[in-house]
Amino acid sequence: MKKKKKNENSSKIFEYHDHGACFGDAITQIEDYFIQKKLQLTPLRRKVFEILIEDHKPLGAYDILDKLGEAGFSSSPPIAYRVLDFLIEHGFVHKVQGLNAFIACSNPKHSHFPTFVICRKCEKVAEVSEEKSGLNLPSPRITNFKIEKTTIELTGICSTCENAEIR
Amino acid sequence: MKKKKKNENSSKIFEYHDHGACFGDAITQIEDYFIQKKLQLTPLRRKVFEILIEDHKPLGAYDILDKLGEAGFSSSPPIAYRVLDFLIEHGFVHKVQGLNAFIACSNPKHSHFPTFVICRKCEKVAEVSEEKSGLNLPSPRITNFKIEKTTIELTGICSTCENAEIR
DNA sequence: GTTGATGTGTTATGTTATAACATGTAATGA
DNA sequence: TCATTACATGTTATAACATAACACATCAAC
Ligand SMILES: [Zn+2]
Ligand SMILES: [Zn+2]
Ligand SMILES: [Zn+2]
Ligand SMILES: [Zn+2]
Repeated sequence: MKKKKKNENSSKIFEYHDHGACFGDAITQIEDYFIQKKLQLTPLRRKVFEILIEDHKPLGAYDILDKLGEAGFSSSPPIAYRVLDFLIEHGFVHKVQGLNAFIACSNPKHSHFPTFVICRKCEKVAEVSEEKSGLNLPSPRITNFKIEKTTIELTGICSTCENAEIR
Repeated sequence: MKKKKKNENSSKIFEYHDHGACFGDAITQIEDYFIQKKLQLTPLRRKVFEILIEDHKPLGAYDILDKLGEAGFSSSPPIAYRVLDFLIEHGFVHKVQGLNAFIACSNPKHSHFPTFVICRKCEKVAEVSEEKSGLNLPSPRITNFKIEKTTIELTGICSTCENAEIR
């Protein structure tokens, strides 16, 4: 986190971020969390998380399985699904329903109801936190219902792709 | 539905509605729309919509296929998926991503970004319109992105089920 | 009467996810 | 010490969801 400019507040949710730092932070965070919660960050679990944080984009379960195979782990479906469920449960991974894919959380520290913004053209996906999305959740008018989990996905086209679109 | 007590005024999004009327209205609406748009409301399309509006709950594509089969239509997968895509495109059906299921729209007149409220216990699903959900969408802070489609699903437990839950 | 658009049918296959059961390992604690 | 338990991983098989590709019929337009 170095450069802070004026247009920071604007909506460049797909813009460059320092993924080197992001990657390192993410690994540190998951390690700390697992220690603190007395959970086992096994080689398999670590590998799955690394695969997801590596490019930091959504991957299908079978893509992950392939990479697990390459890395010498078993690559039968339950392996991936179980670990993914576990990582989701602990907030380090989210499922992007619209893509049947899994993505490393961009900010596990937040206890969040994340919003995913998905460009249908370049297929970039951004996770936007509750506050930033301006999407004020648990509606006062749905009080008779206890929200446990949300799926909020906004699909469309990012400005870059829109500008590039043929007319 | 007999007992009406105090807690009436709260958000009874799962409450009884006059589905006889709902059903009739829905059929009329789709007929009108198809005429107006010069689309063909073929027997197959009508049947699929009727199946969905009948119980007005989410059905998987293969459930629909079974019912189509019973009604004398072909029941091979593409039949259902094609018609569902068509009905979705025209706003009469939505897909509930969290359930891999399809549900008749509760108010096709609204040009909407609907919210689905899903009880994980009784599996009831309510479609809440943009305004009612209190969920004010297209955030000013995501302006650099043109939203074309939204998936908003709130999963949790309804008050009825919560009260019935073992502790 | 050929062409193109549309709607349905069929076969086969692809993709995503889970059930059920087996094995290994480590901590617990009679 | 040796059951008991919890947990993590592995394996096989199958379930559930979805699409590709091609065939055929109808109908309106040219
Ligand atoms: Zn997140
Ligand atoms: Zn884009
Ligand atoms: Zn609707
Ligand atoms: Zn309920």
